[in-house]
Amino acid sequence: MAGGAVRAEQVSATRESILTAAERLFAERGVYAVSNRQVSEAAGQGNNAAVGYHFGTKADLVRAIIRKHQARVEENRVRLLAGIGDSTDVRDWVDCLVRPILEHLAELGSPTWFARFCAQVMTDPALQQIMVEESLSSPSLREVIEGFNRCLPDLPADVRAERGAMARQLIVHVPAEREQALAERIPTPRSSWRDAATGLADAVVGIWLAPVTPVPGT
Amino acid sequence: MAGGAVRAEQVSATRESILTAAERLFAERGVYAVSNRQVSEAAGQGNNAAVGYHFGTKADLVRAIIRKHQARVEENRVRLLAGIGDSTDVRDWVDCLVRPILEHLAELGSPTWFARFCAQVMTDPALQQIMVEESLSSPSLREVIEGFNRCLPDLPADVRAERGAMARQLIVHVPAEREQALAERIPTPRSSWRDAATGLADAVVGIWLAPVTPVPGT
DNA sequence: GCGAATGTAAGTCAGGTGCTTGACTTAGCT
DNA sequence: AGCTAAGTCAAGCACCTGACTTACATTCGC
Repeated sequence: MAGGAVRAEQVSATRESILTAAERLFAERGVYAVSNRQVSEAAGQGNNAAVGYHFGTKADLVRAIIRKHQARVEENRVRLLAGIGDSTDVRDWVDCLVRPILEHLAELGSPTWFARFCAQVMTDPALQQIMVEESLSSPSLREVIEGFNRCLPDLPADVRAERGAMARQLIVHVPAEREQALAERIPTPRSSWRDAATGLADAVVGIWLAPVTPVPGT
Repeated sequence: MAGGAVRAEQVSATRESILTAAERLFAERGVYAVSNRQVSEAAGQGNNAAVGYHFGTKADLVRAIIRKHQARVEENRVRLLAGIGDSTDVRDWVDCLVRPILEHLAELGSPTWFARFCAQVMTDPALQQIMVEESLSSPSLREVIEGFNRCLPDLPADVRAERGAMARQLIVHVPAEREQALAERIPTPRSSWRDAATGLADAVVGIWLAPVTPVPGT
């Protein structure tokens, strides 16, 4: 089984260097403020068409970056999910939502760029769709969503959807803000990703359990 | 006092049409995905340099769009602020944070683009600073922040900062998501901006009042 | 009224973009 | 050993961008 090992190794390394460079540049300067050329150069590829060759369009590159991280996040989530069984404590399910991601950021070492990258992709009208597709492809994530539904049977479906969206917004943008603060050497409220996860989970639980103010006509 | 009235009128109309076109295009396609040329053309200005002539760089244009709306939001907030006096109910202060903005979106009629525009500006590493500057220039906003501090004296300063940031994220991105859903004719959890404000305020209050999980070493 | 001033229109320009093309290099097969 | 296939590289393409220049139309101070 020595078929093409060296070659495949090189290709893989080139792809990896492009992904890493792109993730960094996108996070720091904005996805659309960085050209494929700049990505290729930053990745040490003299070829200005390296991105196009290996990935295609910028959207495809973005998708590849997401997938690269998703596997690790998925692992973390599956592990956590196994530990809580069929708990009916909202906190357990929130942890399954929050911790896998922040754990992953912690594992990446320092500095990281993935959180800022995700925040931008989620906010861009053209790229958002990609992120949503890739996220919903995770079976464990669907499982967590069902867990919430079981935990909060009394919450009206509309409010459940509304608060789910809010939780998602926080989970995307709060880590991004912390990551940016770390990059700029600005003090952060929490000293580690682990503690930040605790603070974020506190807030998300607060959202889910907040009283629902009735509105006229419902 | 008829000095330059007609001329000034024209200039004002041109500026306004550029601002409106830019806000719309930026919201729909992304700030950096739209060139100044496209903005000029969409504004009905044959001159491809109209944006540069009237505003300067793209960052200056973004700032002008923000300022155009800020005055109305400020009015709403001042009015609301006058009604609550020195209340110690967190809900009152959250309303002062949330309602002025969503009221403004309601006043704009339908469709709107401002919420999506703001979400993008806040997420872009280069433009974020502009938004922060313009926002903090509002005296009433500072007043609201002080109100929170008075309401929640027992909350550790770190947690207060953390949750303030979270509230900000929600206030920016939740309206943007609703606006997008409206634009795409997707059903929304709430039938009006007013009700959406209630739902958002519920969640933000939930964040502020959530129990703080102690972490080791603090 | 009339010239100066000013906003608009239109065209030009250098630089940068994504994409394509073709030559070069190298691994792996026969 | 030589051939094939695939990754890399360099150059060129048409297009678009922001910035600049020039010509035109309208308004306002005199």
